[in-house]
Amino acid sequence: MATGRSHRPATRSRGIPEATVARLPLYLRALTALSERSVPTVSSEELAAAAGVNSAKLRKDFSYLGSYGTRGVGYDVEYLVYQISRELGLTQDWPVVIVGIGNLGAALANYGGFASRGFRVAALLDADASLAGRLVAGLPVRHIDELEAIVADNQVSIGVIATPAGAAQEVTDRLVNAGVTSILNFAPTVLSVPDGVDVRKVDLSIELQILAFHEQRKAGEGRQEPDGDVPAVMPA
Amino acid sequence: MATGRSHRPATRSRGIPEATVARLPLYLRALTALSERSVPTVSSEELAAAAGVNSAKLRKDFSYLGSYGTRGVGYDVEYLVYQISRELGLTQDWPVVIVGIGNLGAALANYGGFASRGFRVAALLDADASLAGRLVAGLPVRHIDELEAIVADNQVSIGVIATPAGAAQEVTDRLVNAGVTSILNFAPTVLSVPDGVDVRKVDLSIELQILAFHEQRKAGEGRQEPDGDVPAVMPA
DNA sequence: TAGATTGTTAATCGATTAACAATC
DNA sequence: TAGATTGTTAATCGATTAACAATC
Repeated sequence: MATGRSHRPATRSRGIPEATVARLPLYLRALTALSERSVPTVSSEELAAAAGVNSAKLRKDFSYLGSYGTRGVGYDVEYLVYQISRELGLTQDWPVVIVGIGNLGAALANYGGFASRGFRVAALLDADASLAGRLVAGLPVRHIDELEAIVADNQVSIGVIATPAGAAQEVTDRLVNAGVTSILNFAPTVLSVPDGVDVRKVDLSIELQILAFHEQRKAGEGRQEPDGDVPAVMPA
Repeated sequence: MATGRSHRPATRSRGIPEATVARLPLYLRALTALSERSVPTVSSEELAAAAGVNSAKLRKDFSYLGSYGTRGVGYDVEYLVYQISRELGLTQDWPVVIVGIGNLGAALANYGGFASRGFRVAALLDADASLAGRLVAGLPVRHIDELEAIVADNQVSIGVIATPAGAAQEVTDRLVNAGVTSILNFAPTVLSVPDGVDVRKVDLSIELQILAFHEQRKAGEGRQEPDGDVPAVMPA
């Protein structure tokens, strides 16, 4: 993962496991690449390799969506692209607002994966009034005071938070009050939201720390465990 | 989590589960905040609330590290900060290189969580020669041709890839050849790496797609399931 | 038909959680 | 001692995977 979430129960009504949902975008990306190369069909083995997963897992994942393959043949690429897109809700338009237009917000605004695949950046918002009007990724930055009106006018249900940590909770509260029910949080804070609001968190330093853990273990391979050490700080 | 990974077995030598490792940075962040407020001790209940997890899970997680709490009292904040930092390998210095200094690379370079917590940006690299020498976050951008020398001279073991998708695999190969054994990948591609190299992936559009899935389910709550529909595209 | 590949079963494994004995 | 809270057990739940019958 990337990392934190706060959801309803792990499986939903028709019962697609959360772990499967998280992999559907991977499959979709691999399928889109095949589609662009005009590959008509693909086997679970090939597609799994392209997506970087085990083929049994892929077939199990697809079995939650329905029986979209043909035994002895494989999967029709275009058909599967459509089915997965529909399952993920990407056949409809999702207006999003990005709050906090620093380097990260600008990177997100420019990110190609946003504009394609059903997501439309409805507005870029920042608390810095001197940024207002500046064009980022072809869109004018607007002042945070316009948040409520923009969310209402564009029926925005997804907000992306790229503000400093200190501003994230207040921005969240305003987004939620204005009607946003899904939040992608890049600020390094735990957000509190009411029931029914989904938060996903992307945390750069957490990913790095997880790598450091494994890196340390590699370096220590076969060496003496440094764990019996007298701690540098003792409990009170 | 963010999302993809490619690891050795889920638990390691002394057997800390991967899910626990992924939460240690969350605990560390909450503890650091308490430390800054000079809070001396904290109970599992309080700390769990601050980190956004279940307190039983937190106690179980800590039990893998050792018995660092005091029954009836709680955990000594400073002591626990030290133990978790040590477990994560943050008591040593980790030089990292960031490759691809667009908006995202610049955001990463400026990210406070990098500089603190044991990580040190050894260099910023970009393929665009016209960027060379420009200061980003106080560091000069250097040309990608210097990659091998920089990795060797600084004993860099962690690389961060913020290039376009098309460049990511080649950059990965060069990093790995130069000696890097952990990669944090922001490019939307599956990277192939030899055994012994860890890759973690952060994928903005995947996170958004997962949100869209849940958002769609919310919108459809109590409505007719649209699944029996005649598909718009039929299999070949 | 023979070969290929799906969809599903069942075993296994890892993660979560409530509950509570241990103990400060 | 009485109250509080940890550390651990055991039950449960969800995810992964190999294997193979079904079937194109």
